[in-house]
Amino acid sequence: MTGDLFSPQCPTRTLLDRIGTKWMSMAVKVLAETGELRFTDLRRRMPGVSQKMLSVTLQNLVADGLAARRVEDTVPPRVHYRLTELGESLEVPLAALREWAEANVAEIVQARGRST
Amino acid sequence: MTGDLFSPQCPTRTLLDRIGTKWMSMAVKVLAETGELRFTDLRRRMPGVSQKMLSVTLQNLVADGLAARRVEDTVPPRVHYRLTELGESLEVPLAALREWAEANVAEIVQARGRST
DNA sequence: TGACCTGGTCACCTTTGGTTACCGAGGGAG
DNA sequence: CTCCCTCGGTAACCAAAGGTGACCAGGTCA
Repeated sequence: MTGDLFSPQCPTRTLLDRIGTKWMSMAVKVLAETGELRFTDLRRRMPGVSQKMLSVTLQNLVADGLAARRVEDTVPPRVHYRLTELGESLEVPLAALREWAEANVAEIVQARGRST
Repeated sequence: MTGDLFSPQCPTRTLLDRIGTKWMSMAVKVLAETGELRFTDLRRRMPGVSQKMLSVTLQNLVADGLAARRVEDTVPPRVHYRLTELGESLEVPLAALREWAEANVAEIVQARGRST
């Protein structure tokens, strides 16, 4: 039922809201490109993200079943993240959106310039 | 240059942030489905949106060159919005993302349930 | 002893999203 | 003539999300 998409209660809508989150798509991209990564490495590859926002983002990914968390029981503990199959399947439409953005960003920046 | 995507200044990133905005994708969908719509009709088709958020969203769409605004000089004035070609091209990857969400929402809701 | 490392969390502040009230000019009901 | 309705939008205000810096545990290395 596509019509439900318009209901505020529609879970698809809440899902899209979460995917649209600032760091979500970036984390998915990085994980899709690199496979399994540790928290700190992940952070290094996502310039501008704070520890808190990265951990919140990762918690959301894990809660949604898009990523898996694995703790190595060393001291200090090392925490690894990787995409699940579901997460990898999300990367496909997400990549399409990124490609669209890269292809059209020039035109849009131009449009913004005109409107200011 | 894809590498730039990781720079906080990367315009593609700011573009994706804006596309990810709560009402943006919904407005694009509605406009893509219906063609030209007036402000109030648009609002009726987007349950939950407030006047302010709709007008902000539309201003952004217009500023980015994704939608066009046409004012009919009656009293009260009627304002029509429609997607530009650019906006219609965005609908393609956006629809793909929606389809992914609809296809996988059940699995994700389930995952959320497990983690609570 | 004490500085360091990792993956967080906590308290706090700032920016955004969202709600409600209101406007302005003409038309129609009374 | 008066009063309220229409329509698209703005202004003032409040709640929620995003973001920052400090701090923690607890074993290791000097």
